[in-house]
Amino acid sequence: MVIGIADCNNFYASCERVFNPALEGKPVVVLSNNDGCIVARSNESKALKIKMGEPIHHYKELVKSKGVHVLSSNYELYGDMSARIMRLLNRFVPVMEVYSIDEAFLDLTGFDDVVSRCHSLQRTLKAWTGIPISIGVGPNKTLAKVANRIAKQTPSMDGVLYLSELAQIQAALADFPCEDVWGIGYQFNQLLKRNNIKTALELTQVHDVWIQKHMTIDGLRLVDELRGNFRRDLDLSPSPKKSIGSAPSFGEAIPDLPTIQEALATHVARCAEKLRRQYSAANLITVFLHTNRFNPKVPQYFQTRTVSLPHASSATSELIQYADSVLQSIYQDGYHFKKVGVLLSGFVPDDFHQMALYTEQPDPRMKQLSNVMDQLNGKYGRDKVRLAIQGFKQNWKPKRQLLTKRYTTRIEDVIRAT
DNA sequence: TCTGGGGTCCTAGGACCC
DNA sequence: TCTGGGGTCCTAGGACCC
Repeated sequence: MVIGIADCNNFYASCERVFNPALEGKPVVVLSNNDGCIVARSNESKALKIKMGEPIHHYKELVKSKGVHVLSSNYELYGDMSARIMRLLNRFVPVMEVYSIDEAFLDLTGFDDVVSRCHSLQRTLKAWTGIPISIGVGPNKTLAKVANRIAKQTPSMDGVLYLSELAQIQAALADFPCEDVWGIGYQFNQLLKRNNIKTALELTQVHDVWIQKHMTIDGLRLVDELRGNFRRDLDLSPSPKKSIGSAPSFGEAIPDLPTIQEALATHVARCAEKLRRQYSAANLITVFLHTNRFNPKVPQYFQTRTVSLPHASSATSELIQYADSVLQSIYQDGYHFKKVGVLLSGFVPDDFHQMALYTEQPDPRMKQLSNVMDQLNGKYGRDKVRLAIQGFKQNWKPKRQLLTKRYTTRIEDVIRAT
């Protein structure tokens, strides 16, 4: 496989520049919703050591002295721009996965002269949308991400790098810190540091068992991809969301219930709209209520409650009503709340719930299975069967599609071996 | 003083059902 | 009466991504 990742450079900042070319060449930062944190930076801002995610007030001096342009975010604009970019990419690369607002995985398998193809894609996008992109290419998603990062850091590459040969990959990984690997965040990096694993190359040499134990099955897949194996397919059709939530903070902490109720209703309405747009209805509703966790001086209160609805719903008024009753059940007097939020989940297709599909039916495989168990017990004796099962139970978890025959064979194998 | 918001997946244990 | 089996739902916590 040949997998690319196309990634827009400094996406929000670049979008702002498209609509205001005067910002070209100047340091730009874009802020989060209520203008709290920095969520995007132009290269010039990065050069000033302005960090991602930091509150803007940390940079008061710098903003003034260096003339940094500070902008509120405009997600509608970014969404539109993103859709244009994805459509355009798709014209040149038919098999792709839209991974985030500013990234897409591209299946470049079978393309010839991958590097120059990527360069021309880059030029086309820049010319037609004004947005600069970088493209990393490798045998799988993880290595494509690695390549992309290196391409961005190395000006001579002009934003494109294809890691193809094993030797080339290993050379790149030898200089690549673990913390920059896609899927390794702060906690895993600390863990690796404690075990003296610093580069991605070193990580590829760690035993699978250790990786899976400490970093779960996701970690194992990731490490396997660093080794050059293909473990994660492109996700070609965007699946409907599994949960939809909304929980912006209040500008100021709020003590009184009616104001909180009103805010919650607004959030629920927004979620319900999203829910209907994807033709889902929710079975579960979660409400949470927080005080300001950053202010240790005020008494803290943090409550979350999930309730299941009597029937799946996507109706705004109905959902608001349920959310409100949950809110009232967790609300407590005497606190100043900074955030109230809602999360809808447990989705079913919207018209599905109207059909009476929820008749309980016993699973026929149960009967089948107990017959098999009886037969085995009769044939080998209860103790042997039990021992055999214990032997492989830990390592082998049959999934949903239980195949009784396969299961029986496994048990018999183990008995024969012991 | 001020500190984002919206998502995903995995693990593990307990209650309960067939 | 106990054991063996698969399975769901729920909760809670922990990790990650952009």
